[in-house]
Amino acid sequence: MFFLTTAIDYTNGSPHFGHAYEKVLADVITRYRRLRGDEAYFLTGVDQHGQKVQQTAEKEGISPGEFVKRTTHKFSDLWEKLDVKYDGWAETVDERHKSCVRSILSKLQEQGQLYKKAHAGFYSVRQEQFLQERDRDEAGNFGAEWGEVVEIEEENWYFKLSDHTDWLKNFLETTPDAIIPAFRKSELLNAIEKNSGTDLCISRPKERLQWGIEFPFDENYVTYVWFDALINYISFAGYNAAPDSGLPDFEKIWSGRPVHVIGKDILIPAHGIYWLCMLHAMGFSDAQMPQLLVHGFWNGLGGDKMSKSLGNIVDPNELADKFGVEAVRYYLMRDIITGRDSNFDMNRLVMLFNTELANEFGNLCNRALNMSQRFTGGILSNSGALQEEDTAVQTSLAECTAAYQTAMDDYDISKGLEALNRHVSFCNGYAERMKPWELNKDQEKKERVATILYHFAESVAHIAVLISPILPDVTAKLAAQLNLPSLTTLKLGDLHWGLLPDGHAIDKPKPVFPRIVLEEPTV
RNA sequence: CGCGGGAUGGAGCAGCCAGGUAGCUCGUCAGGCUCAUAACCUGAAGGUCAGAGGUUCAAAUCCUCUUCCCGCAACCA
Repeated sequence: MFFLTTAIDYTNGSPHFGHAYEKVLADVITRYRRLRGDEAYFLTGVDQHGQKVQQTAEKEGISPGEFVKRTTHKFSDLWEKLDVKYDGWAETVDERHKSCVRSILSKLQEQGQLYKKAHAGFYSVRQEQFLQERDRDEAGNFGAEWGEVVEIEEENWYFKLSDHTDWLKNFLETTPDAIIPAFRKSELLNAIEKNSGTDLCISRPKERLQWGIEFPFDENYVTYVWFDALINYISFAGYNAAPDSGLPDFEKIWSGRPVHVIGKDILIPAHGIYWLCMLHAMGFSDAQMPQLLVHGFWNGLGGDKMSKSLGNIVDPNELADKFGVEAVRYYLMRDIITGRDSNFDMNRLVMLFNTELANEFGNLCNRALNMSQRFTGGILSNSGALQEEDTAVQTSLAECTAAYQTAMDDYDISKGLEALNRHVSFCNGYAERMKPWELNKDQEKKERVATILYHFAESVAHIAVLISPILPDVTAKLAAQLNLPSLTTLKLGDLHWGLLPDGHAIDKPKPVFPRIVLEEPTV
């Protein structure tokens, strides 16, 4: 079973462009694995506890539970709009999750992995957090932004992280694909070096934070983010779950190495150090350790970080309304290399949709189906003799399909799409060379025309299937136009030359990708 | 010496790990075509691959040094 999760989003605000990217990426990968014929389970969700939620709810004069319910909807609504189809939905307020967290805490406590310790330091009352040395200004003081700063001593629960860092180092060094892309690993190993010897504070006293999961063996504390949010990856996979919980069978879901799709900001230390060590402490073997697929960020036009203060935030909701889900999904997958950063550019979104989808692929579909309608009455025939040019089309398709698979297996969606585009271009060139519209004027050459048209239709059918992880709706539309509904359920292994039977009747074409026309500014 | 990423024709990028005539998309220019969503096809111009040194028969690619840009505090993937 292929098990994929994403980071769960913090329900303090609205989803932004980066949230959308991560979920669409995860959705595309899952759909691709299913296309490959693998059984797959896709888990995503929201992180609902914590101080910020508690504060914002207070400010709005409602209970945290109420507040979280409202913001959670903003996320789930967006996923529905963007056609992100998940199998499991994680909400950290879920009782099943809480009891899983408590069972893990109890077990680790019994094993001596947790201990209570007092920590003395400078505490900002306004920000409700302990301050670090780096928070001091040049003069060595804590600035006015922290408000009243007091030196206090506080007891908290700690996890013996330091017991596991040697194992972690060794695990990372000996497991080549533990972190994707590879360059992130050296960064992580450096961080481990720096962090070694320190343990992890995992609690907050209730006087400061109520909105969390209470410790099973100490009612004065709730868990802090690590032993809450991170646990979702296993709690909603059915770890330690009651038989009637409605959660999946953990043994089945976590049978191999799951993939966690996360952003580069939460690799260090949360996932790369804390989470892997937590799993190790719980007794997970090296072979069960998740693979971390670390994606980059979308920056603004000039490469500046997207931020509220710069005002270059992009709302995925508005974008989908304006350009359509297809254009947004395509852009998100096409204009970034998985693992790297990219700059969001609305003109490129429009350009990529218009050129690659509308002009090249969409137009190929249209001209191909239209010629079939006009020249052969919509009836396909693949019984004619093949010429060198025809077999070249089949070879191109085979090569592009193979390249697509390799790229998609490596999570390189952009490269996979490029491979599909290559075949589309080849077909458009084939059309110019063969000129079926010329041949059709000659009654003697009817069979030749039919053979050429078959190569178009068959190519369209294959690409319709291959593009389904990225644009599932397009596959359905093209399957309908090709009058072959079974296309939507084909697996990669089912693909062979001859999906469309001899004598098959196809439907009339209808543009699948209407060009996006931006209103020109009047000069 | 804090850590990491990046610098490739006008723009955005690939190629670098496993050295061997510099590639893609957009844009520009010139042709062609009319089946098609004014879409498609062909050709051309444009880069001494940030700089310097080294290894090699051969370096965008490996090694060393230098310069510049971006992250590593907050909203936040």
